[in-house]
Amino acid sequence: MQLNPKQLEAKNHIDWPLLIIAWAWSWKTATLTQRVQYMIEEKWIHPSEILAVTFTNKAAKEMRERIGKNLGIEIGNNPYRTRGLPFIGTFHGMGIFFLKETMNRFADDENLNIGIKKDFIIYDASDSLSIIKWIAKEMNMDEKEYPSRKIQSYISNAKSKLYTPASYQATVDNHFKEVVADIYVRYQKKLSENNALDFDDILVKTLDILKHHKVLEYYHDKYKYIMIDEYQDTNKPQYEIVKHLASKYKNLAVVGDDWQSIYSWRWADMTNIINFKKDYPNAVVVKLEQNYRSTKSIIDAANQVIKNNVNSLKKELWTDNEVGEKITYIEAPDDRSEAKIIVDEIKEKFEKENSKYSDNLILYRTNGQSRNFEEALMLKGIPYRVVWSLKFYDRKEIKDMLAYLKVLYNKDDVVGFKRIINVPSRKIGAKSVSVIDMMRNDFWLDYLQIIENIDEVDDLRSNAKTALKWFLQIYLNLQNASKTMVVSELIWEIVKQTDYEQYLKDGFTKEEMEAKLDNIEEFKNVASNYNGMDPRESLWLFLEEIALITDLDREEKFDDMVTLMTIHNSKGLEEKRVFIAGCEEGIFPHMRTINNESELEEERRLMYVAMTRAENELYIARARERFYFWDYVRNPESRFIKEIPSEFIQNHSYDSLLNDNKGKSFFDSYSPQASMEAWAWVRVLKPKVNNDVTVFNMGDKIEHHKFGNGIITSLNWELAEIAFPWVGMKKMNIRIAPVKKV
DNA sequence: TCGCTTTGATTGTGT
DNA sequence: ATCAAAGCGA
Repeated sequence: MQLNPKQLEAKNHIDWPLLIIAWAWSWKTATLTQRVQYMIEEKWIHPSEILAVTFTNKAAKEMRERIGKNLGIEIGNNPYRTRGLPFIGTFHGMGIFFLKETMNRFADDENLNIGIKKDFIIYDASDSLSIIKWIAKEMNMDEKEYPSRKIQSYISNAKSKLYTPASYQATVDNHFKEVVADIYVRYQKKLSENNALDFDDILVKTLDILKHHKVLEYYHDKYKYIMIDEYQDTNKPQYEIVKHLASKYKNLAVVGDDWQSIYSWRWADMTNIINFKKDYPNAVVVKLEQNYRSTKSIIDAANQVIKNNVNSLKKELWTDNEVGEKITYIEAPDDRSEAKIIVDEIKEKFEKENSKYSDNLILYRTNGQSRNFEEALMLKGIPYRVVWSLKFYDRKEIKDMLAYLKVLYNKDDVVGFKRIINVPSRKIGAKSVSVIDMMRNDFWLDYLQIIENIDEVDDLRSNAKTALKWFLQIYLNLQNASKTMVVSELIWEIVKQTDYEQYLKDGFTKEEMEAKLDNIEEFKNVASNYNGMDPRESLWLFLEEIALITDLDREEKFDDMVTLMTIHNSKGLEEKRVFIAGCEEGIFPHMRTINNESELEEERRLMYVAMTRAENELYIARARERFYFWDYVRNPESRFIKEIPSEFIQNHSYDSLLNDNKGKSFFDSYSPQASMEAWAWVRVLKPKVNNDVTVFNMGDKIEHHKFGNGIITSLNWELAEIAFPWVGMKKMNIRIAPVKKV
């Protein structure tokens, strides 16, 4: 495509710090891609001298493919080592690559103590949580008083602010932080004993190696041209990494838009982009402020919403495009009809306007909202795909396989050992594990060494020892296999050696078992990307992919399908028709943000991102009532809807459905109880049971699922007073209460 | 001491 | 609904 003057300026500006403010749909990606191509083809810069960092793997992959296509290069299965292509990856992918490379290249330099061995593995959030729970147990801590998740988040925050365990001490100003500081020390010790890095460590350690003069010098000369995308979402370690890498040549181009900063909860700091001019006073600033994608209505409405944010630079996205349709507002009676209305609309457009299914993007705030849509789409036989972030790798069978792979790659991975030592069950219980743990602490041996010498241990009975030897044999067999088999074959070998199929058969229903086997099969398919490599390298690359890439890159069955994802996932995407579902207080903005002004502003930026994903047609939907948290809630309309001036909005004509709900219903008569604290929305109980009231009489014995047995002491049609021996008198509506006669 | 049953928490976004 | 931790029996 032809670039406009601003885009040309961004493209042709190479040898100088450059800040590109690229607003939604300003053809940012095209500009960046052409910029790289221009550097290579016209400026004769060698591709290997260019380093491009993106925020997600999806974006990295897309850019690799686009640039590869433009340059006529086939992309191999190791994305970082494609000849003739720049390094294009995420900060985390780059960090791991640098760390491994540095450990090889500077192996002899004893000044360089990274505190980790070459075969390190990456711990995901749940692994790191396991470690914190492990520590908490050792310290006899009360989970209620010191929730491990909260501790995890504090530690992660500390790392993102570049506090070491030692320097964190100085920031302690309350008891909880004092405890965190203590755990932080132990946590880092365990990580290094397990030869593992968590996500934050990847960045922190990368920065650490760049502080070594020799290493920095090496990377300075290796990557002379640096490009950082989504710069508004960088955190402190990332910011420092960039600063170090660019400090010599300063051929640094950063791209971003503070309005699209939606990751502050991961400690992204958008002042990094706002202060770029201060960091690099001679930087050139290019603003790509023309939107080429959306209609005027959509742009103007999005501008109106984002204007409600106080903490933002005043600016306005504009477009030359036509005014277009108004935004359609769907007010559904409940969450299932919200999905049904949207799916009906998709179907209707498909049939009447010859629109493709793939023109539709359904966005929501939380992953849990996808279910209704999936059901409605399935019911209509419409092909769809859900872009999930975690779901697949969170499954038990996948985690089990992954744990086996991790301990095979890294025998120091105690978290992995603990997970698999008794899966499938080998009658190795908590006692055996704790004995091994003790031995490990006392004698500085690893798990395998202890099990190998288990006969020397007096504290265990002989059947426990037999079980451990059995496990050892399986491990050794697999370890042998891992020397010759690539990772996909190794997965099958694990299933075989552990008799995992039998384990699934015994412990689960037939359907569950088959689903789990299917998942393992799919897992193996992903692994088969690394067939034909050196076995150990294939194992590592697969582990790295699993650790960093969240969504499964699976073969799609259909070409034409509807896409569903969270708004966070949609950044950088576009579609002709976009539906933003669940626009209710408590959902979007999310309940956890409502009492915090800056978090609320981030939610609003999220709304801005969601709205600007749409090209021609934008739908905003809410449900009056929703099944959420395993209960029914009624949330008020999202404030973001109110912030869109009414001239931009047309109502969707589903009045008949709405009228159904307007008659006097249970909900209108029930007095809703406003909840306390942050639960600032209205919550109403909906009958899950519907008892026949006439069967109950005064004096009847009843059973309540929570309160146990009781006696009805008064009864006025539906309203009963019931005496429970343990909890006393309760008033309840006997029609909807979970009670039955006994 | 292990394994099954009950209880209690869990879901906000994701590298 | 689902899963991990705690509770309890063989």
